[in-house]
Amino acid sequence: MACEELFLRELRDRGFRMTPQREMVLSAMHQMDGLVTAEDVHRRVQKVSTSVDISTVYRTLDLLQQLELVASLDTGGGQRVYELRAGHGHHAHLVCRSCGAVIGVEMGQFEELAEALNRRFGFQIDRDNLSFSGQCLRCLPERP
Amino acid sequence: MACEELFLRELRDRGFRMTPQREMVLSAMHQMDGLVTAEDVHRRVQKVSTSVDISTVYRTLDLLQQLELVASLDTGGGQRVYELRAGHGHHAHLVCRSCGAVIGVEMGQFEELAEALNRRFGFQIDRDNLSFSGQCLRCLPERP
DNA sequence: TTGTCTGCAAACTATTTGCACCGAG
DNA sequence: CTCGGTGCAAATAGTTTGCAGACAA
Repeated sequence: MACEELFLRELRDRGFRMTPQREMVLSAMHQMDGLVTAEDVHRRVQKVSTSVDISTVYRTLDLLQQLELVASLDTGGGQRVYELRAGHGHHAHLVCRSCGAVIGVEMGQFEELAEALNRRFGFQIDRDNLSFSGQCLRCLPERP
Repeated sequence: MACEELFLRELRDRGFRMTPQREMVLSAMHQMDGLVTAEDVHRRVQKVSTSVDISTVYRTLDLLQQLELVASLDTGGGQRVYELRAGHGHHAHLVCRSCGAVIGVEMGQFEELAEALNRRFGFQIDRDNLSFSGQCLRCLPERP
């Protein structure tokens, strides 16, 4: 899997080491492929090795973020969610405040906005961490 | 002050009571007028009455949010910030992930985007809770 | 009087950290 | 062999909650 090789190379390049735990975390992310919490990852990893600690999962997810293999997102529910960045490019998230659903949206829609904010305020939006709170179709109050 | 009267009326209408603590919290918000943490409010309130507890401040800020007199925003630093909504209309926040600075931006810029997301995904952005993570001018790495 | 509100203290919860041992390179 | 990584346990920190007494209406 290209992603694992990339991981290994990036690790080596920066003087980090490859360990079974790190492989397991990356593998778990692949198996679940979507938005997951650290606890989700931990549970999945424990199916393979019960002794892996949640703190190791947190440390590894941090590492994967530094290597830009994983992005994370604060959904406001106090619990951060992580997402594999393999393949798919930048995209924003629409987070429903009622049901917690998350809709992924291609960044194209926001490029113009991002540039306008940059021009006017010198502010550079994080394209990897762009999210909007609101309500999805199902949770919107009925229109009379 | 119009805001206090509004507060009192809304409270009564919904069966809540006016208390010195609630007055003090609202007053503190006015005195500081900007983005403040629960602890900021607490400190300010304690200048008037040392015995007021931080849990009361949290409860009151929640209440003020329900009554739409106050909006809150998660800056990602683990600490929520609150803002008086008196007067100023909807606006978005640009949150610098490096220095924590917050820039307020009029919503006008986002109306088009908000409508596009609504049309395409049926998603209704929270106009009171719109924030973007990124980096401000001062924190951007120098361009070579 | 009545039932809401408060202060206090303790609980919560996601995440982080210190440390001694383990094991990848 | 070395020193980065790990599991364990404990600490953190912001926020929330249970409860008995205080007080607004």
